[in-house]
Amino acid sequence: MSIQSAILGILSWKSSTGYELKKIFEDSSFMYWSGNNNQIYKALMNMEEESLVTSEVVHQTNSPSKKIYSITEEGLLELKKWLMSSPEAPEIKKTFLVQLAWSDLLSNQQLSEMLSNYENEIKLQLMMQNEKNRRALHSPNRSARESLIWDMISANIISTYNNELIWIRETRQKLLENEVGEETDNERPN
Amino acid sequence: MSIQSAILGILSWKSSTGYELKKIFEDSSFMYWSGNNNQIYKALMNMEEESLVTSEVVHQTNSPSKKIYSITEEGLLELKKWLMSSPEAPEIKKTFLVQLAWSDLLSNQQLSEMLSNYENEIKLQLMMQNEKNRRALHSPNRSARESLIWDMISANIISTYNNELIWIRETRQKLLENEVGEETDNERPN
DNA sequence: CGTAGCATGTAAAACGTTACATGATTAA
DNA sequence: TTAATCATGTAACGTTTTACATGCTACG
Repeated sequence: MSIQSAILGILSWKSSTGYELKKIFEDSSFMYWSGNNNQIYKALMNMEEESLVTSEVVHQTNSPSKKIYSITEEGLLELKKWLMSSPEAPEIKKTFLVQLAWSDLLSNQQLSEMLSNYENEIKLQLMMQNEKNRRALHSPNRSARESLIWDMISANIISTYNNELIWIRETRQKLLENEVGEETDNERPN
Repeated sequence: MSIQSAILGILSWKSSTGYELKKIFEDSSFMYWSGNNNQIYKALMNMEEESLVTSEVVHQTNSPSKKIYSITEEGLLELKKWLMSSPEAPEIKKTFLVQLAWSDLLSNQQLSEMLSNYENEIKLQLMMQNEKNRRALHSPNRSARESLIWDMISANIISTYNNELIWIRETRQKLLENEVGEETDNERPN
């Protein structure tokens, strides 16, 4: 899936400039593109050539001119087509699991530190997500169904981090129990 | 983080050829690189130049010659350094959430279909993960601690998909309740 | 007087995937 | 005889990130 579908989605909701789209991508937790100029401006140009969007230049006195992009009938059709295409499984990259895989090379203390660092990182992410949700943009003319949908998207992200937090706590607990077992072994005479 | 650290990790465990590494990446659920030739062979060559690994060519009669790579002292040091670097938050891309975001454009029936398709996809992923875990490679000379670590890595992946499954069921339920509410509204005289 | 915001775009580098190329052996 | 496994490598292409380039306004 490309950034084009996401842009069509945003434009279906509200006509925007490239600059505005960029900020939306930066602020969104689930529209995962970094929102760099290169991707957005190029995508908009391509989509204009394909007649999925149209643009209108607006001259301003106190700021540089801007190009407001709007979705076309054709673009809306393309968006709906994509919405009904078969959903993909999430793509998840947890670098921490790769680190953990070889962490038997570390001492108990180093491992313990590593785990608590990850727990703190996840806690931080959770807080940031909660903050983002509170200040999230609310779409105009929202139906009850659309509100529900957006609430469930937020709930998904929060529950993902919560699940990770539960897991890391469990992992720390189990590794601690294991350590205690080892000490007992050492104290026991052979 | 690059594929190099993951390769160092595998080599710390067991000397391998590029071909073997490729298969390990393909089979692993948490070492998320696709395991294509280009990445692996190039990384190995770079790492040999940096003296992180050494290679030994072994000629075989019934198969083509192979290059067995081993980790060096320097490589092991580099690996340990990486293990103790601060852990990153997971990188999660859920295309489905982007689709869901604009799905108010769909009819109740289409939306419902979309949700159940996603539920099936996640169920499939869960089954595949369980299958992978059953046939997973078990490392030689494993300490109790290392076994525990690997068990927790598997548990992480399973719980991630399970969490997604719980969420999609909840979401379907809530959207269904919402539909019922709407029908009642329609039946009610204005 | 420097920094941040508004606003659009391009260039270069890094990273990733797919496909190409070769060639022997083995199992269906 | 066709496909799969073993085994290493390169070329072409596609995507993503980072940096460059411009220039005005507003705020501290």
